[in-house]
Amino acid sequence: MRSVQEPTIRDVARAAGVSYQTVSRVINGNERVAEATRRRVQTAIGELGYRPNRAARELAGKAVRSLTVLTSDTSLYGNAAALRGIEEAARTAGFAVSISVLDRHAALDAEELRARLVRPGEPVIVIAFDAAGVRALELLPADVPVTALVERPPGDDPDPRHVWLDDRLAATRATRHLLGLGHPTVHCLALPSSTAHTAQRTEGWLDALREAGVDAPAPIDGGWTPRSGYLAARGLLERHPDATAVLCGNDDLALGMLRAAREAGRRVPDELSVVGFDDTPASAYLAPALTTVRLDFEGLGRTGFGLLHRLLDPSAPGQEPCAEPELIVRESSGPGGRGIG
Amino acid sequence: MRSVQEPTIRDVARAAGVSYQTVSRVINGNERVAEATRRRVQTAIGELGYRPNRAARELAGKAVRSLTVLTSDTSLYGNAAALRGIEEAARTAGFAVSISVLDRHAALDAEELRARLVRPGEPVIVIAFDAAGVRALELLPADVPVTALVERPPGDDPDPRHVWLDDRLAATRATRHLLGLGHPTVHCLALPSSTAHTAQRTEGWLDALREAGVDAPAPIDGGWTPRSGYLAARGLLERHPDATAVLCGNDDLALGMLRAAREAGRRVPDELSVVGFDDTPASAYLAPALTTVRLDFEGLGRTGFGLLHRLLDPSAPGQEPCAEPELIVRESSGPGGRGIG
DNA sequence: TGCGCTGATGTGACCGTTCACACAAGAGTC
DNA sequence: GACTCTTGTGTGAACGGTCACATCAGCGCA
Repeated sequence: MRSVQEPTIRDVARAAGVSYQTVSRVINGNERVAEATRRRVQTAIGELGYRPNRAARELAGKAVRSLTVLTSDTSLYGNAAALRGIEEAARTAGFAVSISVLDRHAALDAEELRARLVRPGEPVIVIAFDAAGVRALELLPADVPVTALVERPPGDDPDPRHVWLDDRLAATRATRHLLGLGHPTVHCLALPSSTAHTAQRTEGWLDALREAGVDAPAPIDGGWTPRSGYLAARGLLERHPDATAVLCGNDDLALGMLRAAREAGRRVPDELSVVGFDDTPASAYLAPALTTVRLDFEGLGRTGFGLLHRLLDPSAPGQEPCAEPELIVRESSGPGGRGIG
Repeated sequence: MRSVQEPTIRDVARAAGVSYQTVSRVINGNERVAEATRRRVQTAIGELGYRPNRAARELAGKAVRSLTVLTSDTSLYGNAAALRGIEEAARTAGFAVSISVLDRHAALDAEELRARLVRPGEPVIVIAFDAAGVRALELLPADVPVTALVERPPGDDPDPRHVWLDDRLAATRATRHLLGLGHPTVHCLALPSSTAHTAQRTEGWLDALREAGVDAPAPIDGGWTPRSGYLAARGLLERHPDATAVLCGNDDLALGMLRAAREAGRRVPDELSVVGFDDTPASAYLAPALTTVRLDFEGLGRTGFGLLHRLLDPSAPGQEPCAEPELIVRESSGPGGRGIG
């Protein structure tokens, strides 16, 4: 089919005057090859431009270095950044990365997953920040090597194949920041939870309110996009005209919140403080620039890959840990309520 | 290696009481199989949960349905949307999608590309909106089946393996819109060009100015991000304090422009009109909401895949065409100069 | 009745690699 | 000098499919 035939291990062997098995040994870094022979083979490889055939290698039972990422939407900032981290770490380790996108709306079933989304024997990393990812994770057969990027799992004995950022702590810090500015309470515009439990960011918000002995208003359900944030924010402002501070599930929701506030004539941060999550590249340039919590999604992606790598090969090197959540105070949060005002 | 052995074609054959070749025929939809036999085989396949082994299939010379997407940064809106379009179309057609990310800063060489980024025989789609993508496209060996998502190529005889959106026309329309509002001229905050030529969006802007008989100010070079847009915009406003309208290479640059304008005390749109490109999900919620040109990146991705598919298999179905660029007028553009003011 | 034709099915070789094993040559030991 | 032991290298058989070809039954037709 290809006009120029790729050279095979036997072509190399012939060129180097050795057997094909010796070439295989050189390729795989086997010790038991004389230095002179090894050099001869490597020269032949270089001259012929030989590349090992993945399919043949895989068929012959060699663990093949590839993985599939399962994710719902590559254009969300967190997902895209995590994907970048995975891809980078994987490529460094010589893994090829495939990607399968989960439809957030269609109900996924195990058959579909097995038949079309993951290949037999292929290891998988699931970006499971949302319900679609979590569902895929549940449906994955037990014998598939898998790690997952998740919200912090509830319970004391979390799955060792999961990695997460400390969203709960991040939310607590952001909420403390707002309470510290003098706001009597903080409202919450929440992301959809990925599980049946309350989302971690919402839990962290509750933690801080409880800690301060403040009654928690009911959190408002948002989606993932600026549009859904905007719609939810309008509802929030209508029901709580007295709100002075809102913690939003991500920067996109916060953007929608900012707009809704503007339309309602609520000046940010003078009358209303808004805080987001993720520190997207846009957030520093919004009007007003968004106070947010920077989360190391790229690092999380690298960590997720590292965990999978060690699952497949226990001698694989460890990964640097992710950065801690970091509150970035900008213009959208300011003194409120019983504060300096 | 896997704890549970996957069933093979021979297991299915045994279960159905036929030869392995008959099973192969059923899998590949060969006509010459008796209806009763076919059904028996399909039942066996279902019961055993048989899936064809990709590696074996590929090794035996069957064209294997997979492709690699080469792109520089999955978190840019255009790239992410195009990737989504490719993935969707590819999955519908039964193709697996791999992804290799090009480092925008490191100089790519042909060896690296061949050795690590694309697999032997694997077809490729390059998202070549930027220089890194275009360079990868140039370095790709001639025998690799490839299509590319590019800026409109200059010249009368464009490469038939390329697809593009009409960025030039889009820019012309956006510029006409601004001129029509009465602005004496329109400045341009340009994306980095992907080639040695002037970027298509810049050309389209020049077209409209020429058409209106207006002198074109020198375009200002921006990058791809809000930050780079902000920095370039500060320079622009300093050098041209009289500017009343700016066309920005994408919505992210426009966001940076909006911020720079605010800091310089230039009210948008009263004193300065700003127009972007792409219609990102955020653009409708910015302050002010951004006038922009909606571009069908997802459709372009689908088209790029369709072209590749037909390259591999001329009988593959055609694709629906992409949507035309559409100007979305929002709040950031308004009357200027000799207009109603 | 014997012929060729056609549709349905089976057999053998091969794709490019790895693995398990066999084997040859030289070094060290007694 | 016969013995193990080590080191380097070669041979045969998988791996799970596809392809080309062989076979075989049933049919129409002269």
